[in-house]
Amino acid sequence: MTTTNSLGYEELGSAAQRDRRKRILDATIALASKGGFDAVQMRAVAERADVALGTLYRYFPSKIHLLVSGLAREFEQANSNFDRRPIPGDTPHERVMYVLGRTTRSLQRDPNLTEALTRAFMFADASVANEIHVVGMHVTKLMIRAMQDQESPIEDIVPTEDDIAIAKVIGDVWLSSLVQWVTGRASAQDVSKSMDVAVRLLLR
Amino acid sequence: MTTTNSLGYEELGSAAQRDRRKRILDATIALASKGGFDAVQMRAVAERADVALGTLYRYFPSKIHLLVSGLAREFEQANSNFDRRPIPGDTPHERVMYVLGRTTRSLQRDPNLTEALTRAFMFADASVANEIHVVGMHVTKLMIRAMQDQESPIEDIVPTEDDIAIAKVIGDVWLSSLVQWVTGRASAQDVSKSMDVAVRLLLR
DNA sequence: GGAAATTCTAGAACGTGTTTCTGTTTTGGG
DNA sequence: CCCAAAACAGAAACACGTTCTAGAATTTCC
Repeated sequence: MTTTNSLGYEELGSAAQRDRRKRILDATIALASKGGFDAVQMRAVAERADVALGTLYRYFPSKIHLLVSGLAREFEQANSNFDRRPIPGDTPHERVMYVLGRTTRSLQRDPNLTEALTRAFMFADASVANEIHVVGMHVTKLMIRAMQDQESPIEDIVPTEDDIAIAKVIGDVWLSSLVQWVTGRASAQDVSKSMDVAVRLLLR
Repeated sequence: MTTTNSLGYEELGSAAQRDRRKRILDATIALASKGGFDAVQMRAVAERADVALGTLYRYFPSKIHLLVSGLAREFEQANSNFDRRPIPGDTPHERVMYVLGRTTRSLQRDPNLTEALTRAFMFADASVANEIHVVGMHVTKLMIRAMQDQESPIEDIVPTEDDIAIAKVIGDVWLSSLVQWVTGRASAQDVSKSMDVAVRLLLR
């Protein structure tokens, strides 16, 4: 395995280390939210998190690892809501659009942060595979959950091959649209419309 | 308009300038093909193209502009074939898969080059809008062409709203898949499978 | 053909991601 | 408690994208 991992929350021994990790990610998110990808400068993150530059690199082997790890944490927090309540809507189409709409709006509320995280995600190479995989799983799971009947408990869900395939395609389109939005090549409306079209075509 | 354009082939006055531009793009493609995104270093491109660094930046205002312009040229060359012969296949599905299969295989034959061009494309921001648009048009047009009846001449084709939407969705999925492939997160087979699923779902 | 404007060259210089080095602090096992 | 190992701080140094400057070469225009 040639992947160079970020230090995960669980494999950090002491409380001081978990705290450092948290401070680093907090600083990352704060800087990203203020000025986007370019504002997340490693020296600035280190200073703000009150750690040395070398320490920052011990925890996250590159700026991309750092940002993608930040994305994973944000995504987890933001979507924990969907795990509790059933997703409103009578059809898979409606429910998927509901989830996409909510999440997209939430992302668009903090454009700088979204820009930073999305670009890091798209720029990540194989060495970031683990961190990327975490995020990808979140997305796919969320889509599949929205497609299922909301009455049955989560554990009982056995998605078909097609369900998974559809969920992945929707995820791909979503990501492409977001990239176009954060890079200023598409408007927020364009994103909604793209997603609507894709979901309409896929879930029928 | 805040976009900083690359100097296009047509708006270059003298033959010497067109030749410089060509040398620069040739050097870019050669370096990319040899070592991928990281190997396309501006100093190396300038040296290989036998121009000064400042001149390189006069022709292409950033590394991303340079690579996306290279992508546009490559795409144009590689796909001029499809404009001449009719695309084989009895159904839109078959024809689109034929085009995607051929193009994807051709990209996978030169992984370093594909990696360099794809990552540049994904990282491009609004200032590269013009160059990006050229590439996007190529893709969409190619998809639409594959979806149409191959008997009728190209000029007569009037794609429906839905055709365009579908073409764009396929383009998005294709791009996402390629990104996953160049970043080592998906195999060549995964790309084929993704595309097959997406096309099957969309063209039915 | 000559002057002015533009383009090009060569190279220094700057900013930020990344690496490396040295010395100090913290940690964990005996 | 002590010591070796690991982790950390602080700072210098390096790499590459990008910018800037001064002068040489080329083009444009009268």
